[in-house]
Order: sequence, then C-alpha cells, then structure tokens
Amino acid sequence: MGFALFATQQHALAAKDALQDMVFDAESKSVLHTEMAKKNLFVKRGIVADSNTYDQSKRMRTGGDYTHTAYSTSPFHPPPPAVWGPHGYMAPPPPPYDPYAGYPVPTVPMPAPAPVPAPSSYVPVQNTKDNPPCNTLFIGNLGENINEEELRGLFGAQPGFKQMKVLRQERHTVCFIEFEDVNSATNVHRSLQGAVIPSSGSVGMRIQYSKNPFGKRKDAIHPAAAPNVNGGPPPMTYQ
DNA sequence: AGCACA
Repeated sequence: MGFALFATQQHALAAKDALQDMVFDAESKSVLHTEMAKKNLFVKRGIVADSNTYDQSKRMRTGGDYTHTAYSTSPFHPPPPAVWGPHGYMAPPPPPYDPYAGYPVPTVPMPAPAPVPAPSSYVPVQNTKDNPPCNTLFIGNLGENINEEELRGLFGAQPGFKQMKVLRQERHTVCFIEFEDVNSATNVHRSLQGAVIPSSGSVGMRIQYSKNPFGKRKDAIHPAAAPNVNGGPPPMTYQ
C-alpha cells in the first residue's frame, strides 16, 4: 500500500480513475486499487520542493498526461526519477543499459584466467614411508599456524581437485585432499612437495598418499579375496 | 613422521 500526493483534488481524482483496476502485474494478473486517502499526505519541506513528485507518479505508468496544467518545467534540472518507495508495489528496477544488448560480444581475452596461488617457496622435505599412489593425498608438516584458507586456495586450484578435509590435532594439523583420479593426485604430490605457504612459516609441507583414500573403507572386503567361499566355518555376521 | 570421512 502507498500514498501519492497531488497538486489538487482534481488531479488526484483524475489519477485515481485512470489507475483504478490497472493491471500492474501481467503474470499474477494483479490489479491496482485506488481510493482517496482519508488525510492529506504530509511531506517534509525540502524533499518535495516543487511539483515533481506528484507529476512523476502520475506520468510513470498511465500513459496519460495530467501535467499540462500543474507541471511547470524546472529551470534547474530534469525531474528526478519517480519514487515508489512507500508503495506496496515495487516496480522491478529497469535493467542497466547495455550498449551491446543483442549483439554478439566477442570474448574478451583474459590476461590470467585463474591465477593459481603459487607457493612462496619450496623447502626440501623428508618423505620416507609413503603409501601406494591413490587419489587422496595426506599433507603433513604444515607448521603451527597453518591457515586453512591458504591451503584451500592452493589445493583447490589444482587440476582434478575434489575436496579437502583439515584435521586439527593437538600436536599437528594435517589435511587430506581428494582428487578426481590418481594421476591428478600424483601431479600435485610431485609439484607441491615441500611447498611453503605464508601461514606455514618456513617449513615445507610433506605430501604423501593417504593410507585410506576418500570413499574407500579400510575394512572393505573384496569378494574374491574373502576366505571361506565354500565350506569352513560360517563367516562373521554383523548386526 | 601426525591418516579422517564414508
């Protein structure tokens, strides 16, 4: 609901009749209902300095022109856009002017599509006792104040990245990175080995293959490898 | 020198 102030009662009546039952939303077939307010609208001096406001609200959608007697062109600047603020119906804002609308716009060559955050440096790390290659990397030796966002920025930009999980422990923070395939994991295993990022201080991260890849249960039983296919004691059952 | 989650 909203109120509009007009110069004279005659203008208000004319606007009321013109806008009555106007369809203002074609989709929902919503219809405008207008009536005369019980009291005159109080408007602060200075906000409505002249006749702009009520003229605009009338000129906005009716197509009719009721301004020929009341509206006098301002010598200063064109009238400001109509304000429908207190009105119940908020007109969707007009789309911003697009000079290329309707024209095929050639793709603007991007200088650097996705700047991959590079490690600030590399430090040699000891990496004994690695596990067989898999699609999940185990990241250790991350330093005391490792920042998860930095880790995500670094690993999330690597090709084949799927997800990352940070595990905060008392002494060490480690994290797990899952990749689309073993190949992607292997590339990162090599390319970021010993990488140093700002929050890791001066230590280089140690990258190993995870003992337990994402989505693969440690105790998964391969049917072919399962004992006691026939005969023998009955298999253990879990309830 | 530390391996979680399904």
